[in-house]
Amino acid sequence: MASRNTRILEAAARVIARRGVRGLRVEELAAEAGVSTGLIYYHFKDRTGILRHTLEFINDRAERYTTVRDADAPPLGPREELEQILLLELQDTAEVRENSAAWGELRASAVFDPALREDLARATLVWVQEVAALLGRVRPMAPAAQLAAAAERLTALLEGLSTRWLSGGLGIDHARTLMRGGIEAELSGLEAR
Amino acid sequence: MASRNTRILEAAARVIARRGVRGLRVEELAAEAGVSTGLIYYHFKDRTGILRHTLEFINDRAERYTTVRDADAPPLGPREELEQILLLELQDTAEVRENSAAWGELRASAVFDPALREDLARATLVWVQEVAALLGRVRPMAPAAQLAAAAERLTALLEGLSTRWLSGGLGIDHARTLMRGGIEAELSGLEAR
DNA sequence: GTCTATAAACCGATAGAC
DNA sequence: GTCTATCGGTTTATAGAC
Repeated sequence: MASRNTRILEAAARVIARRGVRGLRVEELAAEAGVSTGLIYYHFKDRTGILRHTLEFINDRAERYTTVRDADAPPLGPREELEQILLLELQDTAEVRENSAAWGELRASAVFDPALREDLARATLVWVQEVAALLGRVRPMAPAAQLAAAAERLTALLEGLSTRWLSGGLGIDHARTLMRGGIEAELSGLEAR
Repeated sequence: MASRNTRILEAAARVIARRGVRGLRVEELAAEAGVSTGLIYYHFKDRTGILRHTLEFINDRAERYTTVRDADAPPLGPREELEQILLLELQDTAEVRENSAAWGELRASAVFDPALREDLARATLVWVQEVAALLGRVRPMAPAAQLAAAAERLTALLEGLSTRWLSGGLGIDHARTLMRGGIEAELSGLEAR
């Protein structure tokens, strides 16, 4: 779709990852995208519109890099798929870092900006349900309510670890180890006895 | 100490909880405190000074409400103490909400402001060690490294849940239920078999 | 659709009276 | 110590040409 539009959104993700939602200046975004401020307002109406569309954009992008896999790779078991999907957000590559930083910022900004909450809630719901479904494949006997709760915790844990990683309080390897341990603990809690 | 000063800091905590660090406007703070902007600059030099003193103020306050307990209350078992300390940050009272919001803001701001990281890392370390010690009293046979990891996860989970709660994605009761379940899952993972 | 130019609002900070 | 009044820089947002 509108490739100029996409160019601005990619630039917005970079600027947010660098300066935060709080630090995003429309003029800096314009420079980063190589367009004028006027064009940005033409496309996105106002500052909040920029933010909302960027949230949607990084969300789509995360879905993409979450699902892309080698065609000839061995099929993953549910446990491996679960680990992979949760660990994908904890990688020290430019794109993942951008997505994680932008996502964390949008989440933190939503605390003070109700306009962002609806989109955020919708995206979170999809994400939680996806994880709950995978958990259900690893623990088929577990009741749905417990699966949902474990999924909410694991995604919340991921956000917490991600923020600590990005704020320099946690090395990426340690963060990944902790995430794996969290999965194990939740599966342990869901175990039939 | 200067009671007028404290009055401004209390007002600042309220404004930050409502608008965030980035959304704090000196004029709004002045109105909230019932003083003039000039007086605020007289006391705190500049906007950064306001922020620094407010964060210090909030931190002291959090320590207080974390440790104060009834003198004649029945002594808590380690498990109860663990739950209590982790659930204290998930309460819908003005003071806790203010503190949690400010803490989340501080954490989120540190992603883009290295100057904040040192204080944050120190405070986090104390917090994690406290939780690890409590976990050790519930599971005396668990190795120290596993206790430390579980403590890091539980505190990260708390931050994740807290942010979701404050951003409207999670009711406070549900957040508390999830936190309790997280404690249970971690204890389950630490169980001797 | 895109740009340039600029209006309008906002906000941090200071001066000076009391 | 405290207030009123205001300046000057910054930033969002719009008008109008192309």
